[in-house]
Amino acid sequence: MMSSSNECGTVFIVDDDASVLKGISRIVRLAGYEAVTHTSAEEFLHQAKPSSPSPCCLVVDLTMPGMGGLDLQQRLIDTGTNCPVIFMSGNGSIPATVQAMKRGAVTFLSKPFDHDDLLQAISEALGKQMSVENQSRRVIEIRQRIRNLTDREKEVMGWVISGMLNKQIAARMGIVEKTVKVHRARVMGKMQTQSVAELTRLCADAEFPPNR
Amino acid sequence: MMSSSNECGTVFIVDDDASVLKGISRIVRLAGYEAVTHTSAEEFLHQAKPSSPSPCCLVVDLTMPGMGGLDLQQRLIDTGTNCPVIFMSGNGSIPATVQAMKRGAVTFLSKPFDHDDLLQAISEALGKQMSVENQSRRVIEIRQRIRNLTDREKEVMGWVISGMLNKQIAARMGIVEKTVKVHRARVMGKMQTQSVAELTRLCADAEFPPNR
DNA sequence: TATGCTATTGGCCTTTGGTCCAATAACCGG
DNA sequence: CCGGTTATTGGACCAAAGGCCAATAGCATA
Repeated sequence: MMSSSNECGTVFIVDDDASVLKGISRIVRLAGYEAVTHTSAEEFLHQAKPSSPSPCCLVVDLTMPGMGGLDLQQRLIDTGTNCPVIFMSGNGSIPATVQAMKRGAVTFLSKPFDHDDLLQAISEALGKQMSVENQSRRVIEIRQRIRNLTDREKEVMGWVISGMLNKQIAARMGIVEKTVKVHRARVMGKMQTQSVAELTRLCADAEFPPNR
Repeated sequence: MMSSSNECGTVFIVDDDASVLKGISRIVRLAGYEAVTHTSAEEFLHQAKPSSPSPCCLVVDLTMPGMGGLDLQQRLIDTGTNCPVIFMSGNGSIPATVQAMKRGAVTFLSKPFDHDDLLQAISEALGKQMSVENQSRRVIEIRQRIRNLTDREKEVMGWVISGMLNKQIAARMGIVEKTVKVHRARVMGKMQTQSVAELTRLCADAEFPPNR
Protein backbone atom coordinates (compact mmCIF):
# COMPACT_ATOMS: atom_id res chain seq x y z
CA MET A 1 0.00 0.00 0.00
CA MET A 2 2.56 2.53 1.11
CA SER A 3 5.01 3.52 -1.52
CA SER A 4 8.61 4.30 -0.83
CA SER A 5 8.58 8.04 -0.24
CA ASN A 6 7.54 10.78 -2.64
CA GLU A 7 4.06 10.06 -3.97
CA CYS A 8 4.27 11.38 -7.48
CA GLY A 9 2.15 8.97 -9.48
CA THR A 10 0.70 5.51 -9.82
CA VAL A 11 1.91 3.12 -12.47
CA PHE A 12 -0.38 0.26 -13.39
CA ILE A 13 1.52 -2.66 -14.85
CA VAL A 14 -0.19 -5.40 -16.80
CA ASP A 15 1.68 -8.47 -18.00
CA ASP A 16 0.94 -12.17 -17.94
CA ASP A 17 4.51 -12.92 -16.92
CA ALA A 18 4.83 -12.66 -13.13
CA SER A 19 8.58 -12.20 -13.26
CA VAL A 20 8.21 -9.25 -15.59
CA LEU A 21 5.64 -7.72 -13.26
CA LYS A 22 8.02 -8.15 -10.38
CA GLY A 23 10.98 -6.66 -12.19
CA ILE A 24 9.21 -3.62 -13.57
CA SER A 25 7.42 -3.09 -10.33
CA ARG A 26 10.75 -2.87 -8.54
CA ILE A 27 12.16 -0.39 -11.03
CA VAL A 28 9.09 1.77 -10.83
CA ARG A 29 9.00 1.78 -7.03
CA LEU A 30 12.68 2.62 -6.82
CA ALA A 31 11.96 5.65 -8.95
CA GLY A 32 9.46 6.77 -6.37
CA TYR A 33 6.21 5.82 -8.05
CA GLU A 34 3.50 3.61 -6.69
CA ALA A 35 3.23 0.36 -8.64
CA VAL A 36 0.08 -1.69 -9.03
CA THR A 37 0.31 -4.97 -10.92
CA HIS A 38 -2.20 -7.11 -12.75
CA THR A 39 -1.65 -10.39 -14.62
CA SER A 40 -4.29 -9.76 -17.26
CA ALA A 41 -6.13 -6.96 -19.00
CA GLU A 42 -9.42 -8.28 -17.67
CA GLU A 43 -8.17 -8.22 -14.11
CA PHE A 44 -6.97 -4.66 -14.56
CA LEU A 45 -10.28 -3.51 -15.95
CA HIS A 46 -12.15 -5.03 -13.05
CA GLN A 47 -9.97 -3.66 -10.32
CA ALA A 48 -8.62 -0.42 -11.69
CA LYS A 49 -9.86 2.64 -9.93
CA PRO A 50 -9.82 5.93 -11.81
CA SER A 51 -7.19 8.45 -10.95
CA SER A 52 -8.40 10.69 -8.19
CA PRO A 53 -5.46 11.91 -6.12
CA SER A 54 -2.30 11.32 -8.11
CA PRO A 55 -1.73 10.98 -11.84
CA CYS A 56 -1.41 7.51 -13.27
CA CYS A 57 -0.33 5.66 -16.35
CA LEU A 58 -0.41 2.16 -17.71
CA VAL A 59 2.45 -0.08 -18.74
CA VAL A 60 1.06 -3.02 -20.67
CA ASP A 61 2.35 -6.01 -22.58
CA LEU A 62 1.30 -6.23 -26.21
CA THR A 63 0.49 -9.91 -26.27
CA MET A 64 -1.27 -11.64 -23.43
CA PRO A 65 -3.68 -14.55 -23.15
CA GLY A 66 -7.20 -13.21 -23.52
CA MET A 67 -7.41 -9.50 -24.07
CA GLY A 68 -4.23 -8.05 -25.57
CA GLY A 69 -2.62 -4.68 -25.03
CA LEU A 70 -4.20 -3.08 -28.08
CA ASP A 71 -7.63 -4.31 -27.08
CA LEU A 72 -7.14 -2.91 -23.62
CA GLN A 73 -6.08 0.43 -25.03
CA GLN A 74 -9.14 0.54 -27.24
CA ARG A 75 -11.33 -0.32 -24.28
CA LEU A 76 -9.90 2.54 -22.29
CA ILE A 77 -10.56 4.91 -25.16
CA ASP A 78 -14.13 3.63 -25.55
CA THR A 79 -14.88 4.08 -21.88
CA GLY A 80 -13.40 7.54 -21.88
CA THR A 81 -10.74 6.52 -19.41
CA ASN A 82 -8.03 9.06 -19.68
CA CYS A 83 -4.84 7.14 -18.90
CA PRO A 84 -1.69 7.22 -21.01
CA VAL A 85 -0.53 3.80 -22.19
CA ILE A 86 3.03 2.56 -22.56
CA PHE A 87 3.44 -0.63 -24.54
CA MET A 88 5.98 -3.39 -24.04
CA SER A 89 6.56 -6.25 -26.38
CA GLY A 90 8.95 -9.11 -26.89
CA ASN A 91 8.20 -9.65 -30.54
CA GLY A 92 6.27 -6.55 -31.49
CA SER A 93 5.37 -5.88 -35.08
CA ILE A 94 5.50 -2.60 -36.93
CA PRO A 95 1.75 -2.63 -37.66
CA ALA A 96 1.00 -3.13 -33.98
CA THR A 97 3.30 -0.25 -33.12
CA VAL A 98 1.65 1.98 -35.70
CA GLN A 99 -1.80 1.18 -34.42
CA ALA A 100 -0.80 1.73 -30.79
CA MET A 101 0.81 5.08 -31.56
CA LYS A 102 -2.09 6.20 -33.74
CA ARG A 103 -4.35 5.65 -30.78
CA GLY A 104 -2.16 7.84 -28.66
CA ALA A 105 0.24 5.47 -26.94
CA VAL A 106 3.10 7.28 -25.27
CA THR A 107 5.67 4.89 -26.66
CA PHE A 108 6.31 1.30 -27.56
CA LEU A 109 9.19 -0.46 -25.87
CA SER A 110 10.82 -3.60 -27.22
CA LYS A 111 11.89 -6.09 -24.59
CA PRO A 112 14.42 -6.13 -23.30
CA PHE A 113 14.54 -2.38 -22.83
CA ASP A 114 16.66 -0.01 -20.89
CA HIS A 115 15.28 0.89 -17.48
CA ASP A 116 15.85 4.54 -18.21
CA ASP A 117 13.76 4.33 -21.35
CA LEU A 118 10.89 3.00 -19.30
CA LEU A 119 11.27 5.63 -16.62
CA GLN A 120 11.48 8.35 -19.21
CA ALA A 121 8.33 7.08 -20.85
CA ILE A 122 6.58 6.98 -17.49
CA SER A 123 7.66 10.48 -16.73
CA GLU A 124 6.35 11.65 -20.08
CA ALA A 125 3.11 9.75 -19.59
CA LEU A 126 2.46 11.17 -16.15
CA GLY A 127 3.26 14.66 -17.34
CA LYS A 128 0.87 14.30 -20.23
CA GLN A 129 -1.74 12.80 -17.93
CA MET A 130 -1.49 15.70 -15.57
CA SER A 131 -1.90 18.39 -18.19
CA VAL A 132 -4.76 16.57 -19.88
CA GLU A 133 -6.33 15.95 -16.50
CA ASN A 134 -6.14 19.61 -15.60
CA GLN A 135 -7.73 20.63 -18.84
CA SER A 136 -10.36 17.95 -18.44
CA ARG A 137 -11.18 19.06 -14.93
CA ARG A 138 -11.73 22.57 -16.17
CA VAL A 139 -14.00 21.44 -18.98
CA ILE A 140 -16.06 19.34 -16.58
CA GLU A 141 -16.44 22.32 -14.31
CA ILE A 142 -17.67 24.49 -17.16
CA ARG A 143 -20.09 21.84 -18.38
CA GLN A 144 -21.48 21.60 -14.89
CA ARG A 145 -22.25 25.28 -14.97
CA ILE A 146 -23.90 24.89 -18.35
CA ARG A 147 -26.08 22.11 -16.99
CA ASN A 148 -27.38 24.55 -14.39
CA LEU A 149 -28.73 26.75 -17.16
CA THR A 150 -32.35 26.39 -18.22
CA ASP A 151 -33.04 25.60 -21.88
CA ARG A 152 -34.01 29.17 -22.51
CA GLU A 153 -30.82 30.45 -20.94
CA LYS A 154 -28.72 28.07 -23.02
CA GLU A 155 -30.44 29.32 -26.12
CA VAL A 156 -29.76 32.93 -25.25
CA MET A 157 -26.13 32.10 -24.43
CA GLY A 158 -25.74 30.54 -27.86
CA TRP A 159 -26.83 33.77 -29.47
CA VAL A 160 -24.77 35.94 -27.18
CA ILE A 161 -21.51 34.16 -27.97
CA SER A 162 -22.33 34.40 -31.63
CA GLY A 163 -22.19 38.15 -31.19
CA MET A 164 -25.85 39.05 -31.58
CA LEU A 165 -27.35 42.14 -29.98
CA ASN A 166 -30.10 41.71 -27.40
CA LYS A 167 -32.52 43.22 -29.86
CA GLN A 168 -31.63 40.71 -32.55
CA ILE A 169 -31.80 37.80 -30.13
CA ALA A 170 -35.21 38.92 -29.02
CA ALA A 171 -36.42 39.03 -32.62
CA ARG A 172 -35.14 35.54 -33.36
CA MET A 173 -36.66 34.10 -30.23
CA GLY A 174 -39.91 35.95 -30.68
CA ILE A 175 -39.72 37.65 -27.30
CA VAL A 176 -39.08 41.15 -26.04
CA GLU A 177 -35.60 42.57 -25.57
CA LYS A 178 -36.22 42.99 -21.88
CA THR A 179 -36.66 39.25 -21.43
CA VAL A 180 -33.42 38.60 -23.24
CA LYS A 181 -31.65 40.89 -20.81
CA VAL A 182 -32.98 38.89 -17.90
CA HIS A 183 -31.88 35.57 -19.35
CA ARG A 184 -28.56 37.05 -20.29
CA ALA A 185 -27.94 38.33 -16.81
CA ARG A 186 -28.76 34.90 -15.35
CA VAL A 187 -26.38 33.29 -17.83
CA MET A 188 -23.52 35.54 -16.80
CA GLY A 189 -24.29 34.81 -13.17
CA LYS A 190 -24.52 31.05 -13.49
CA MET A 191 -21.48 30.85 -15.74
CA GLN A 192 -19.58 33.07 -13.35
CA THR A 193 -18.33 35.35 -16.08
CA GLN A 194 -17.90 39.09 -16.11
CA SER A 195 -17.70 39.66 -19.82
CA VAL A 196 -18.75 38.29 -23.17
CA ALA A 197 -15.10 37.61 -23.97
CA GLU A 198 -14.77 35.34 -20.95
CA LEU A 199 -18.05 33.63 -21.72
CA THR A 200 -16.96 33.04 -25.29
CA ARG A 201 -13.78 31.35 -24.12
CA LEU A 202 -15.59 29.16 -21.61
CA CYS A 203 -18.04 28.01 -24.25
CA ALA A 204 -15.26 27.35 -26.72
CA ASP A 205 -13.42 25.19 -24.21
CA ALA A 206 -16.58 23.29 -23.34
CA GLU A 207 -17.36 22.94 -27.03
CA PHE A 208 -20.65 24.74 -26.61
CA PRO A 209 -21.19 26.17 -30.09
CA PRO A 210 -22.53 29.59 -31.01
CA ASN A 211 -25.94 29.52 -32.69
CA ARG A 212 -25.75 29.82 -36.41
CA MET B 1 3.79 16.81 -66.27
CA MET B 2 0.19 15.93 -67.00
CA SER B 3 -1.30 13.35 -64.71
CA SER B 4 -3.81 10.76 -65.84
CA SER B 5 -7.10 12.50 -65.29
CA ASN B 6 -8.60 13.72 -62.06
CA GLU B 7 -6.17 16.01 -60.32
CA CYS B 8 -6.82 15.22 -56.66
CA GLY B 9 -3.39 15.49 -55.09
CA THR B 10 0.33 15.25 -55.53
CA VAL B 11 2.35 12.43 -54.01
CA PHE B 12 6.06 12.99 -53.57
CA ILE B 13 7.98 9.73 -53.46
CA VAL B 14 11.52 9.53 -52.15
CA ASP B 15 13.52 6.33 -52.31
CA ASP B 16 17.07 5.51 -53.35
CA ASP B 17 15.89 2.43 -55.22
CA ALA B 18 14.80 3.41 -58.73
CA SER B 19 12.70 0.30 -59.19
CA VAL B 20 10.73 1.10 -56.05
CA LEU B 21 10.15 4.63 -57.27
CA LYS B 22 8.91 3.29 -60.56
CA GLY B 23 6.57 0.77 -58.97
CA ILE B 24 5.02 3.09 -56.44
CA SER B 25 4.80 5.84 -58.96
CA ARG B 26 2.72 3.59 -61.20
CA ILE B 27 0.36 2.60 -58.40
CA VAL B 28 -0.10 6.19 -57.36
CA ARG B 29 -0.79 7.42 -60.88
CA LEU B 30 -3.27 4.64 -61.52
CA ALA B 31 -5.16 5.82 -58.47
CA GLY B 32 -5.44 9.22 -60.08
CA TYR B 33 -2.81 11.14 -58.16
CA GLU B 34 0.12 13.01 -59.57
CA ALA B 35 3.42 11.36 -58.68
CA VAL B 36 6.73 13.15 -58.31
CA THR B 37 9.81 11.06 -57.60
CA HIS B 38 13.17 11.81 -56.06
CA THR B 39 16.10 9.49 -55.41
CA SER B 40 17.27 11.21 -52.26
CA ALA B 41 16.03 13.38 -49.42
CA GLU B 42 18.45 16.10 -50.43
CA GLU B 43 17.16 16.13 -53.97
CA PHE B 44 13.60 16.37 -52.71
CA LEU B 45 14.40 19.27 -50.42
CA HIS B 46 16.05 21.18 -53.24
CA GLN B 47 13.35 20.69 -55.79
CA ALA B 48 10.18 20.40 -53.77
CA LYS B 49 7.77 23.24 -54.26
CA PRO B 50 5.26 23.95 -51.51
CA SER B 51 1.68 22.94 -52.04
CA SER B 52 -0.19 25.71 -53.77
CA PRO B 53 -2.99 24.29 -55.86
CA SER B 54 -3.61 20.70 -54.81
CA PRO B 55 -2.89 18.92 -51.53
CA CYS B 56 0.23 16.82 -51.30
CA CYS B 57 1.90 14.19 -49.18
CA LEU B 58 5.22 12.46 -48.97
CA VAL B 59 6.04 8.77 -49.24
CA VAL B 60 9.57 8.21 -48.06
CA ASP B 61 11.92 5.34 -47.42
CA LEU B 62 13.28 5.05 -43.90
CA THR B 63 16.85 4.25 -44.81
CA MET B 64 18.65 5.95 -47.64
CA PRO B 65 22.22 6.97 -48.31
CA GLY B 66 22.75 10.43 -46.89
CA MET B 67 19.73 11.93 -45.22
CA GLY B 68 17.30 9.30 -44.00
CA GLY B 69 13.53 9.43 -43.80
CA LEU B 70 13.44 10.48 -40.16
CA ASP B 71 15.90 13.26 -40.81
CA LEU B 72 13.82 14.46 -43.70
CA GLN B 73 10.70 14.43 -41.56
CA GLN B 74 12.44 16.46 -38.90
CA ARG B 75 13.63 18.92 -41.49
CA LEU B 76 10.12 19.43 -42.77
CA ILE B 77 8.94 20.06 -39.24
CA ASP B 78 11.74 22.50 -38.58
CA THR B 79 11.02 24.46 -41.71
CA GLY B 80 7.33 24.58 -40.95
CA THR B 81 6.53 22.61 -44.08
CA ASN B 82 3.11 21.19 -43.59
CA CYS B 83 3.18 17.91 -45.51
CA PRO B 84 2.04 14.55 -44.11
CA VAL B 85 4.67 11.85 -44.25
CA ILE B 86 4.18 8.16 -44.97
CA PHE B 87 7.13 5.93 -44.17
CA MET B 88 8.25 2.79 -45.95
CA SER B 89 10.88 0.42 -44.74
CA GLY B 90 12.35 -2.92 -45.61
CA ASN B 91 13.83 -3.61 -42.23
CA GLY B 92 12.22 -1.02 -40.02
CA SER B 93 12.74 -1.05 -36.30
CA ILE B 94 10.19 -0.42 -33.58
CA PRO B 95 12.10 2.59 -32.22
CA ALA B 96 12.17 4.18 -35.66
CA THR B 97 8.47 3.59 -36.01
CA VAL B 98 7.78 5.11 -32.62
CA GLN B 99 9.83 8.18 -33.42
CA ALA B 100 8.21 8.64 -36.80
CA MET B 101 4.71 8.33 -35.37
CA LYS B 102 5.48 10.62 -32.46
CA ARG B 103 6.45 13.27 -34.95
CA GLY B 104 3.14 12.89 -36.67
CA ALA B 105 3.75 10.39 -39.48
CA VAL B 106 0.55 9.13 -41.04
CA THR B 107 1.70 5.54 -40.93
CA PHE B 108 4.68 3.29 -41.31
CA LEU B 109 4.56 0.61 -43.97
CA SER B 110 6.79 -2.46 -43.98
CA LYS B 111 7.96 -3.58 -47.39
CA PRO B 112 6.55 -5.38 -49.11
CA PHE B 113 3.18 -3.86 -48.44
CA ASP B 114 -0.23 -4.15 -49.93
CA HIS B 115 -1.00 -1.57 -52.58
CA ASP B 116 -4.28 -0.84 -50.90
CA ASP B 117 -2.53 -0.09 -47.64
CA LEU B 118 -0.44 2.51 -49.41
CA LEU B 119 -3.39 4.06 -51.18
CA GLN B 120 -5.37 4.16 -47.98
CA ALA B 121 -2.49 5.87 -46.23
CA ILE B 122 -2.21 8.39 -49.07
CA SER B 123 -5.91 9.07 -48.91
CA GLU B 124 -5.68 9.64 -45.18
CA ALA B 125 -2.64 11.85 -45.60
CA LEU B 126 -4.21 14.04 -48.26
CA GLY B 127 -7.40 14.36 -46.23
CA LYS B 128 -5.43 15.38 -43.18
CA GLN B 129 -3.37 17.76 -45.29
CA MET B 130 -6.45 19.43 -46.64
CA SER B 131 -8.10 20.02 -43.31
CA VAL B 132 -4.90 21.25 -41.73
CA GLU B 133 -4.28 23.43 -44.75
CA ASN B 134 -7.72 24.98 -44.50
CA GLN B 135 -7.26 25.75 -40.84
CA SER B 136 -3.79 27.07 -41.52
CA ARG B 137 -5.03 29.33 -44.27
CA ARG B 138 -7.57 30.81 -41.90
CA VAL B 139 -4.97 31.43 -39.21
CA ILE B 140 -2.64 33.09 -41.69
CA GLU B 141 -5.48 35.35 -42.80
CA ILE B 142 -6.18 36.39 -39.22
CA ARG B 143 -2.51 37.00 -38.45
CA GLN B 144 -2.30 39.18 -41.51
CA ARG B 145 -5.07 41.33 -40.11
CA ILE B 146 -3.30 41.51 -36.78
CA ARG B 147 -0.14 42.67 -38.50
CA ASN B 148 -2.09 45.60 -39.87
CA LEU B 149 -2.79 46.78 -36.35
CA THR B 150 -0.54 49.38 -34.79
CA ASP B 151 1.18 48.47 -31.51
CA ARG B 152 -1.28 50.57 -29.60
CA GLU B 153 -4.21 48.89 -31.27
CA LYS B 154 -2.81 45.46 -30.52
CA GLU B 155 -2.46 46.43 -26.90
CA VAL B 156 -6.03 47.61 -26.69
CA MET B 157 -7.22 44.45 -28.40
CA GLY B 158 -5.42 42.38 -25.81
CA TRP B 159 -7.35 44.11 -23.06
CA VAL B 160 -10.64 43.99 -24.92
CA ILE B 161 -10.55 40.23 -25.37
CA SER B 162 -9.64 39.85 -21.74
CA GLY B 163 -13.01 41.40 -20.99
CA MET B 164 -11.94 44.78 -19.64
CA LEU B 165 -14.13 47.85 -19.85
CA ASN B 166 -12.92 50.87 -21.83
CA LYS B 167 -12.59 52.75 -18.59
CA GLN B 168 -10.37 50.08 -17.07
CA ILE B 169 -8.26 49.79 -20.20
CA ALA B 170 -7.77 53.55 -20.19
CA ALA B 171 -6.60 53.44 -16.60
CA ARG B 172 -4.10 50.66 -17.26
CA MET B 173 -2.74 52.38 -20.33
CA GLY B 174 -2.62 55.77 -18.72
CA ILE B 175 -4.81 57.39 -21.35
CA VAL B 176 -8.34 58.71 -21.54
CA GLU B 177 -11.34 56.48 -22.20
CA LYS B 178 -12.10 58.34 -25.37
CA THR B 179 -8.80 57.34 -26.88
CA VAL B 180 -9.46 53.71 -26.05
CA LYS B 181 -12.75 53.92 -27.90
CA VAL B 182 -10.98 55.17 -30.98
CA HIS B 183 -8.38 52.40 -30.91
CA ARG B 184 -11.07 49.87 -30.21
CA ALA B 185 -13.14 50.99 -33.17
CA ARG B 186 -10.10 50.74 -35.45
CA VAL B 187 -9.38 47.26 -34.12
CA MET B 188 -12.90 46.07 -34.90
CA GLY B 189 -12.61 47.57 -38.34
CA LYS B 190 -9.22 46.14 -39.23
CA MET B 191 -10.06 42.74 -37.77
CA GLN B 192 -13.35 42.79 -39.66
CA THR B 193 -15.37 41.78 -36.64
CA GLN B 194 -18.77 42.94 -35.52
CA SER B 195 -18.64 41.82 -31.92
CA VAL B 196 -16.30 41.09 -29.05
CA ALA B 197 -17.33 37.43 -29.23
CA GLU B 198 -16.12 37.17 -32.81
CA LEU B 199 -12.95 39.04 -32.01
CA THR B 200 -12.28 36.73 -29.09
CA ARG B 201 -12.59 33.68 -31.31
CA LEU B 202 -10.34 35.13 -34.00
CA CYS B 203 -7.67 35.91 -31.45
CA ALA B 204 -7.96 32.47 -29.89
CA ASP B 205 -7.49 30.81 -33.28
CA ALA B 206 -4.51 33.01 -34.07
CA GLU B 207 -3.12 32.36 -30.61
CA PHE B 208 -3.14 36.03 -29.81
CA PRO B 209 -3.45 35.98 -26.02
CA PRO B 210 -5.55 38.23 -23.80
CA ASN B 211 -3.51 40.59 -21.62
CA ARG B 212 -3.11 39.37 -18.09
C1' DT C 1 9.93 71.64 -45.34
C1' DA C 2 5.79 69.20 -46.51
C1' DT C 3 3.08 65.16 -46.27
C1' DG C 4 1.33 61.11 -44.11
C1' DC C 5 0.66 58.02 -40.31
C1' DT C 6 -0.23 57.46 -35.47
C1' DA C 7 -1.61 58.73 -30.98
C1' DT C 8 -4.25 61.57 -28.40
C1' DT C 9 -8.26 64.20 -26.74
C1' DG C 10 -12.83 66.86 -26.84
C1' DG C 11 -17.84 67.29 -27.44
C1' DC C 12 -22.31 65.59 -28.68
C1' DC C 13 -25.67 62.28 -29.36
C1' DT C 14 -27.63 57.53 -29.96
C1' DT C 15 -27.80 52.85 -29.07
C1' DT C 16 -26.96 49.07 -26.03
C1' DG C 17 -26.18 46.64 -21.87
C1' DG C 18 -27.06 45.99 -17.10
C1' DT C 19 -29.45 46.58 -12.49
C1' DC C 20 -33.34 47.09 -9.15
C1' DC C 21 -38.02 46.41 -8.08
C1' DA C 22 -42.29 44.50 -9.39
C1' DA C 23 -45.78 41.62 -11.54
C1' DT C 24 -48.28 37.95 -14.32
C1' DA C 25 -48.67 33.29 -16.04
C1' DA C 26 -47.65 28.40 -16.85
C1' DC C 27 -46.25 24.17 -14.86
C1' DC C 28 -45.08 20.68 -11.52
C1' DG C 29 -44.71 17.97 -7.41
C1' DG C 30 -46.58 17.51 -2.65
C1' DC D 1 -54.87 23.78 -3.67
C1' DC D 2 -50.08 25.54 -2.39
C1' DG D 3 -45.24 26.65 -2.87
C1' DG D 4 -41.23 26.57 -6.01
C1' DT D 5 -39.25 27.11 -10.55
C1' DT D 6 -39.27 29.19 -15.07
C1' DA D 7 -40.63 32.39 -18.60
C1' DT D 8 -42.21 36.62 -19.51
C1' DT D 9 -42.75 41.75 -19.43
C1' DG D 10 -42.76 46.73 -17.55
C1' DG D 11 -40.61 50.96 -15.82
C1' DA D 12 -36.95 53.72 -14.21
C1' DC D 13 -32.25 54.67 -14.35
C1' DC D 14 -27.38 54.45 -14.97
C1' DA D 15 -23.24 52.87 -17.23
C1' DA D 16 -20.91 51.56 -21.34
C1' DA D 17 -20.13 51.38 -26.29
C1' DG D 18 -20.06 53.57 -30.68
C1' DG D 19 -20.51 57.00 -34.32
C1' DC D 20 -19.44 61.73 -36.23
C1' DC D 21 -16.74 65.84 -36.57
C1' DA D 22 -12.78 68.23 -35.25
C1' DA D 23 -8.23 69.28 -33.44
C1' DT D 24 -3.31 68.95 -31.65
C1' DA D 25 1.22 66.80 -31.51
C1' DG D 26 5.16 63.68 -32.51
C1' DC D 27 7.74 61.27 -35.96
C1' DA D 28 9.47 59.62 -40.17
C1' DT D 29 10.04 59.81 -44.88
C1' DA D 30 9.83 62.04 -49.43
